[in-house]
Amino acid sequence: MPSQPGKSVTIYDVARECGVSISTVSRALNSAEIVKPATRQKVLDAAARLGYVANAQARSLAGGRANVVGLLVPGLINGYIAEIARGIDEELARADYNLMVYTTRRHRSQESAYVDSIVNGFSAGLLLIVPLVPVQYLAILAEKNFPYVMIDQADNSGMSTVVDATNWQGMYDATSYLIGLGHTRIGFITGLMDIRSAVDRLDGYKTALSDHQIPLDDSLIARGDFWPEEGYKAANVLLEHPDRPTAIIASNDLMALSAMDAIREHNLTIPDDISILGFDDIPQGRIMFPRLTTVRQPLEQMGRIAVKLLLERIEAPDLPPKHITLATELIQRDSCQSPAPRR
Amino acid sequence: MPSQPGKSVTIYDVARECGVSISTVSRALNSAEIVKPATRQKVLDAAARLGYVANAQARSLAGGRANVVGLLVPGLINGYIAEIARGIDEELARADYNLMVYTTRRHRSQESAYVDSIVNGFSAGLLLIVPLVPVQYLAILAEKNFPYVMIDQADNSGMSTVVDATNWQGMYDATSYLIGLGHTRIGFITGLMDIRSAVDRLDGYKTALSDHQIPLDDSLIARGDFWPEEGYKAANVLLEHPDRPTAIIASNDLMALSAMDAIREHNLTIPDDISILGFDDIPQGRIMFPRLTTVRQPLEQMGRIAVKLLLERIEAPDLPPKHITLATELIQRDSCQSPAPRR
DNA sequence: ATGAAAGCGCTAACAG
DNA sequence: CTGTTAGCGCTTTCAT
Repeated sequence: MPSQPGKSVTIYDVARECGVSISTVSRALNSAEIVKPATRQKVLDAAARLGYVANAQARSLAGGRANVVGLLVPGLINGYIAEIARGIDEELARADYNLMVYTTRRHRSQESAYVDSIVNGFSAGLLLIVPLVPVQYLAILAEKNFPYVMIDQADNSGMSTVVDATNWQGMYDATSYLIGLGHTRIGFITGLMDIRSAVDRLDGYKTALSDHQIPLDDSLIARGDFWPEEGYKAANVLLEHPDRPTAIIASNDLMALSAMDAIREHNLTIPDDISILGFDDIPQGRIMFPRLTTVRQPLEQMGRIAVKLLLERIEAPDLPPKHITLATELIQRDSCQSPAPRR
Repeated sequence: MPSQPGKSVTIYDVARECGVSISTVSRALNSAEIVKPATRQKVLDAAARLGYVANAQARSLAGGRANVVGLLVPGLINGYIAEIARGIDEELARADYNLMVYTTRRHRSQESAYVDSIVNGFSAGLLLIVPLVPVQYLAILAEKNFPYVMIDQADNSGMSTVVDATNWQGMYDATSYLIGLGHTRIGFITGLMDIRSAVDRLDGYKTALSDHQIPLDDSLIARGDFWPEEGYKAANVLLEHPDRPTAIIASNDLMALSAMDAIREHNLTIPDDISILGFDDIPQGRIMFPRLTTVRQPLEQMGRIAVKLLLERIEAPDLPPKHITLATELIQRDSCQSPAPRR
């Protein structure tokens, strides 16, 4: 039996087992090179024999690597975040880090205390996929010079390291594609307009329209907030428009999916009666019927890169902020086609 | 400014600020009652003023509450787990615990070392939603008398605390429902048969058939493993059966969803040509078209209860194992109807 | 009711 | 290269 119930094996046990001091054990385990190969091997063997596993708390208390990064998200609920999280998890595994998940729904009242406790807690760094990052969050992070990376959201201050995608270009391409298909009345469901990416996407849409000499019709723009409920409502507004659009673009897949519901409830067929196009490329979009045409954000890769950047910053907290933007890609599936000839 | 960059406020600072010893601060913060109300208030005020937030590592190193529980999952990918995780998160927030997520895809080779490190790490307890829990996992957990709760999976040893749902009954009800609709040739896609719930569900199906005097046709039972790919393949086998079933039950929603794909690719319409029924009630099922009829497991509630049980066990590790089973419920939506009269 | 002091398990100077 | 000695920030006896 490697260990007794309760008590666990410490470096003291290992040290005793192979007749060296605890510092040698520590060194053999961490700063591999500084120790004589033979000694090192002896230690490693003893550790294995005893079933030693380092106590992460003690290690990080004593100033060593913390080996944990935090992930702050609004919730575990949606495919979009899960996709990013997958990339994060994989990259973290590679570096042998663990993941602490923090959700923003908690501690509504005292959010800054929450961030404070994150910073003071286990994590060596923080990844944020929070649509709306309260300024105070960033203030605390900055004040403590705590390493963090924001995913899929720009911070206007320019003080943050962020990983995002070409929101403007993606929506420009999507809109152009629909126009190429022959659509001229294209409805648009916005994201939460306090968020940079939502603004950029709307902008891409508008520019594509104007580049193709299609006059902008404000009544074709319905406000959403990236969540299904609002997407559904916005779709209804568009569908009940006296001069209904022949295509609808949603600012993300989640809203596109619920818009599809609304469309069906209006007894319209996709894509025969109306085309629908999303943004993100979450897995659900692939299993819908018809399969959703969308603008792919390389979510998993974004997660990966965010981790790399964060790890980098954990090593060197004073690195200047970086901003990495990945390319989006239009994924043509089955939810868009040329509009039916007008009656 | 509550704190300088880097350095953070400790109990020493608080102690100095209000002229008491660190032990008093510690007591005021934790074992509230043992300290004079006036002193306590003084400490609390000073702490607030300084922006003190406890260092979780130090606290748990020194023997205090760890305030973190681990969640071991195969991945963050699917709606089923996300749903459970939501309940977990909410309940954890209530108790002011944090969540460390561990994925089993990591450390394939040395899994038991992985569990070892979990046990030795930050977590005070562990929640497992792992379809297949290697025996060694449980051995390690048991050996260290480490508190854990398994969700939606029975452990045959009877030594584990588990939260699950009425798998047998749920599938019995579902099958009976389909039979009531007039189906007699009902295909069944199994889960991974090493897993107890998969066996129970198949059993429920078989019993319902026999209770209704429908002879069991083994060729109508296709093996799946709870994952979309296998579900898809299994559905294809069923669909190419010389005497095709008029309804298909999948052992979970994920497979039901991919089976729907297969059905469409065979140019069959749901539910006119064939009915399809799932198990779990994940959110995707509600946004599919047609909406998936399924057996609802109260996933979120299962997560909630698991947390309660775990917290209970963290307080009292020697509590005898409990087994809580929640009721499933048939959710009738649009993917099932009476079979078309045979040609 | 409160203070002093001893660790929790580990890392990181500092000596040798 | 390796051992000795301080702590990291906190909880907890043990005194007072």
